[in-house]
Amino acid sequence: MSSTLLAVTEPESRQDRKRRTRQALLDAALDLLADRAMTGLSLREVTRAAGVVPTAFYRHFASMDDLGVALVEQCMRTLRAVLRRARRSGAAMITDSVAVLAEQVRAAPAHFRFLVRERPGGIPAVRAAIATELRLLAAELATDLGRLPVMAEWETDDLRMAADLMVSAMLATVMALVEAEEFDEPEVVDVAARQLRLIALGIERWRPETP
Amino acid sequence: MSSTLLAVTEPESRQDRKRRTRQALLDAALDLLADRAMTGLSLREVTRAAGVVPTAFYRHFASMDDLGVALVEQCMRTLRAVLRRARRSGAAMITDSVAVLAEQVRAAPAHFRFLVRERPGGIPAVRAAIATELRLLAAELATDLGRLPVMAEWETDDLRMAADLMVSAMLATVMALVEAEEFDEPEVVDVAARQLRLIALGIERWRPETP
DNA sequence: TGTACATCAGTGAACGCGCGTTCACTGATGTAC
DNA sequence: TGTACATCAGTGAACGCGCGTTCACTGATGTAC
Repeated sequence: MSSTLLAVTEPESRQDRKRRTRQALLDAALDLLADRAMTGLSLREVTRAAGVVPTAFYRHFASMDDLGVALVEQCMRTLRAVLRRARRSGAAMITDSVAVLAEQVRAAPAHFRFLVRERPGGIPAVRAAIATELRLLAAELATDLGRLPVMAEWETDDLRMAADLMVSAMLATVMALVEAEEFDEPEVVDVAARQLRLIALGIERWRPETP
Repeated sequence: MSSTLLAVTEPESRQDRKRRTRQALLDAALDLLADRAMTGLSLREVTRAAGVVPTAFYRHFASMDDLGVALVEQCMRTLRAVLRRARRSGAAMITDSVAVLAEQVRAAPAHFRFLVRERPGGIPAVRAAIATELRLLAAELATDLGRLPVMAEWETDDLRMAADLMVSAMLATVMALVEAEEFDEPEVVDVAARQLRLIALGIERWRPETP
């Protein structure tokens, strides 16, 4: 509601409009990627779905690859939110962490599907962007793990190794969740939680190898 | 060498020729997939690379999707060879298992790249075929694990869970190996071996949860 | 506040290209007698 | 063994289509005075 009596719509600046169109292109692309990989997506399809003319695309992105990299940033923000939320709810609670993950995947499946599908996908720039982001995520997780009492004495190297394993397991779970029918989601969540528990048991017993 | 004195080349049956062309199409496709995903591969490119006219394609496959499914079978044969070889060299030796994996990936990188790239990829039929094959592979591995003394008393369900985790870790390793430059392959192998060791420690400690 | 000019997000026509698929065909291989 | 016919892997021309990208443009928004 505006503070004036007259229902005057706020004038939208040119910059605002441009931002909206850009987002419409990103949203349209993500929508179309529900059943396709980026390689099979055409510039014209995206602009058609976004409601602009093909040439307008170039006002926002240099190429489809460029749009792909922008999508990586957007989707990684969603994935990082999982870690942040899980951390806040207490990282020790494995069941809760997996529940948070499942909940976020359910809330924005397109974001997660994009990441797992394009991670090994056919577009080098997108693949590289996702790899970089996941490396950062794993490094962050390694730092978190190092703060746990049980891992306080671990070598940086081993923290990283454990974090990588957990990220691999998480991504496999995301893939399963994204493909899963609604009714077998609980099974996927249960398996993922037991896998994390198995890893946690391994961590408790871990002693660095003597060289 | 022929047993006759004259160097008569064996006449090739029509069936043999057909089989050769079919294999040429599969090989050409796999070659082109070095830097592309299946979605971005055209029928005409494949026939061009295989040295036949586009329409000849239809003598062998109903569609590119169909060729994709055939590639899954071929590449999975290579992956199953890893398990068979690792089993033969003694499954308990984690370091050996990872070495076998790395060796096979080095020997036929295109096969492994295809599997990890198309597993979450954009072609439903191919995705489904890979999912089915990997499910079989994990089931087989679960059976193997159940024969180990340390896991003899495990529930089927937990065996499956552990096998799934190991397959996830293996596929993540394959992805890393396929992307890795030659000089950092040892690092990837080392990390993978430590991850398996971590999982093995977890297995030793595992007790089924009380419901 | 009013005017003149600059900017620039989005338009619409046009281009050349590679695509998947159709069709009627060729000619070597295979089979029946 | 020889002949007549059937099969069928691979050919080559043709089609209509959607593609990415170019270009000159329009007209609303923004800026300078």
